[in-house]
Amino acid sequence: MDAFFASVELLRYPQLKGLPVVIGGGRRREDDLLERLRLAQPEREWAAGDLAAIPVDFFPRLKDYTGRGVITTATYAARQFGVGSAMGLMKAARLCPQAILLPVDFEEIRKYSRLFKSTIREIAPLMEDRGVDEVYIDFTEVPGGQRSGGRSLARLIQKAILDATGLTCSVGVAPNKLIAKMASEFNKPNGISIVLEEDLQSSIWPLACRKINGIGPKADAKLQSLGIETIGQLAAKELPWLIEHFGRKTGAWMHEASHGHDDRPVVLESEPVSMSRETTFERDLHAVRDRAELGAIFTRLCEQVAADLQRKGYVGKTIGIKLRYDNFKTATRDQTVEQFTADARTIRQIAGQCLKRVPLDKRLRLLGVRVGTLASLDEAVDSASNSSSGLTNKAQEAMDSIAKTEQLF
DNA sequence: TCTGGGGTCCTCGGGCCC
DNA sequence: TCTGGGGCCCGAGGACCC
Repeated sequence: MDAFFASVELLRYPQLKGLPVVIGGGRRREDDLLERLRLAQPEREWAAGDLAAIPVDFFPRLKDYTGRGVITTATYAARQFGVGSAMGLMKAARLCPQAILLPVDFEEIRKYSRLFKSTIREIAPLMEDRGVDEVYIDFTEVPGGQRSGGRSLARLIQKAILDATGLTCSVGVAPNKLIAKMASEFNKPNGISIVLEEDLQSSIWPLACRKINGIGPKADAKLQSLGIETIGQLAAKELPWLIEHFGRKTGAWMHEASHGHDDRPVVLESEPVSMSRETTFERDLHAVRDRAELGAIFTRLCEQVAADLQRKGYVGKTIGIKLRYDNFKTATRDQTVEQFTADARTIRQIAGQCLKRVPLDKRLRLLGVRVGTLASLDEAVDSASNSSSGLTNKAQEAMDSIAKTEQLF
């Protein structure tokens, strides 16, 4: 689903349809927009549901934005000016100063994302979640899934999503996930593309290598330096040559991918590996001069990760920090401890020790806290109640962690 | 000039053990 | 006893994705 964020915003602000709009950047919320509106036009009663009535002229413009941040997504009208995802806002402001800038409302996005996925699951239960606006679906066992090469089912799903959410989406139908992902890009927005195995040479080989999900800017630059621009050129290379230049694993994978081979199954459920919270500061901070401010942010990040773990029912035992200096270099440190935990104070204490192992002479722009090596609390407790020999280690650690949490709150 | 936040996975090097 | 190598784990960094 392309431009999911922009699409959700356009549902709430239909008056912005067709205009250049970028989403991202600031920390402002919708309430602030209404607050400004109440100040500017006190004669009218502005309520939370009045978003569609806000005059276009009132929306903040990119050129008036001061601060750091990147674009999460942009409407097609804005993309015509060359702005797009991951671009810095300052640069975007030069390309399209008149674009309207809206903040991201993650609550709203999550709401639509859940609706989008539950709608699909009702039709095709074998669905893999690939983030807020993307899924893989296994059509093979769905009744009617093979009719007209999958097009009927794709249409049905598109219509169900439109009815449930008001959003459009693009669908790619193909023999595997790799090709399906590429096919979904062929007809954006709101299209359906069907790519069969025999279409590989005509549809896939002319594309740039970068279109392969997994070949990013670095790998693409290296391929180009070796004279390889298209997937077809990549496919023409011998396996040993690819392994020589990209290593055993990546080389072999590139070889398979360029020939359209991909045997990854659709994965219905997966356990998280880590959870983290990070924040980029409004201005760069110094470890000594801004010690109090940094300390408060650090504590808050630890509390947020702990709350995330507890809410989702996980404990972890690898605690780490991440920081990014003003020169954009990143450093990480982590430490694995004996006991599983989801306790904010424990996380803060171990993360604090990690912080001591990293140079703090330069100014910082970002600080993050991560907890990895996760175990599900349910599992730990279940295995404890099923165990004849009393609590397992993992369960005992988890129970200790809960007890600590209860003391805290 | 500027570059978010939340993830996963891979690679590489070092330490340890056999 | 010395040396080499393989397997494994951990930590750090980086590529990539949405």
